[in-house]
Amino acid sequence: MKNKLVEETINHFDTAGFQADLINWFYQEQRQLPWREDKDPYKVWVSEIMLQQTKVDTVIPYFQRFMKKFPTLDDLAEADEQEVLKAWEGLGYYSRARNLQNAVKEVAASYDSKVPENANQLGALKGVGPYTKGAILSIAYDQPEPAVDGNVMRVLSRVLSIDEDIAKPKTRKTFESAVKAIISHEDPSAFNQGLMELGAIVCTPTTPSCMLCPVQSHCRAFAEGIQQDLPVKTKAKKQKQVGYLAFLVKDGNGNYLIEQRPETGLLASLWQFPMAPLAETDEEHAAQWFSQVYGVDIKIGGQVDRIKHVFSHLIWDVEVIEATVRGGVLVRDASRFVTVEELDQYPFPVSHQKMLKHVE
DNA sequence: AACACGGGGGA
DNA sequence: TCCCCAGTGTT
Repeated sequence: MKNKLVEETINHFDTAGFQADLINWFYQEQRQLPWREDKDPYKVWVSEIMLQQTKVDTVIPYFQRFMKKFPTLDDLAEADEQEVLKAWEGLGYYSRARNLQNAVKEVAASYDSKVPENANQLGALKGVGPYTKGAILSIAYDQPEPAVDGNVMRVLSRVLSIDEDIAKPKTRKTFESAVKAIISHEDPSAFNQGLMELGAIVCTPTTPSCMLCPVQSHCRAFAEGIQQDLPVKTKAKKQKQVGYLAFLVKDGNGNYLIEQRPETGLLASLWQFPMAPLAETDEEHAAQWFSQVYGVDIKIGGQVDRIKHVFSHLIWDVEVIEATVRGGVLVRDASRFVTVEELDQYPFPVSHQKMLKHVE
């Protein structure tokens, strides 16, 4: 254990009692979830990626569809990227899907399609950071490795009364040291999952259910009555707002113009209706802007919607307008006219799915 | 260390 | 509104 403060903290802690109470509770009260039916490392992996920054209830249907479509690691490795993104559509953080497939290809090519049990090999895979590495090693392979996520930091900040700012990157290392010091070597899988399950069900961010908590007798924050004040977390700065015009452009055959976003950055490789940043143009010059960028002359119909879409770091304020093609030739790369029926073959971000209701 | 990167749900 | 969430990659 490298962390001196953690050493002090753990010194008088009833580790064996805590382990027993946590693990027994987990086996008694754990939710039956699709990815808990077995310990297939591939399924554990996919579920852990999906669960990053995403609630269990949201993930369940995605996980089930994903496993039906890509039952094995090799199925995913051989799949078309657009199909993978389509399966991820609406889940957000789309680089997770792209990194996962990249990593799975690597496992197929270099490790005979078997998820590495070696920590360094596993951690070198795209999208497998410290958390996911520890989760796979402990849950699928029963190795006593820490898997520190937001739940674990919240639970242990209270149980051990640690007031480091969990918004700071280096704080995660403190909690990794803590977990290394108290993790069960007999059942690291149930220990780690128990911490996370406790954080999800009992030791919640606001108004934790301390009266129902299986480790209440071990909890220093509860003893001091400060469970509401932990964890300490500085707040993020608020999002920047950006305005856009979105074009629902229909040609003479009733086909709509869509385009693919760049393969890096926000919503990478997803599809959308054409958009003009209001920093570059306005409603009056929209047709002119459009002609210049797409080569297509359009007649603007009118505004049919206004969509406010909130991301973690910015806000889109989108005016949706209808238009019809008058002439010209489409010159924009990665853009095309498609039939209404074809639209649902393409992965769209939720912001643009909201515009689909104006398409006939 | 700071920032980019989605989306949904709860208080 | 604001905050939260089974985080990782890039700079």
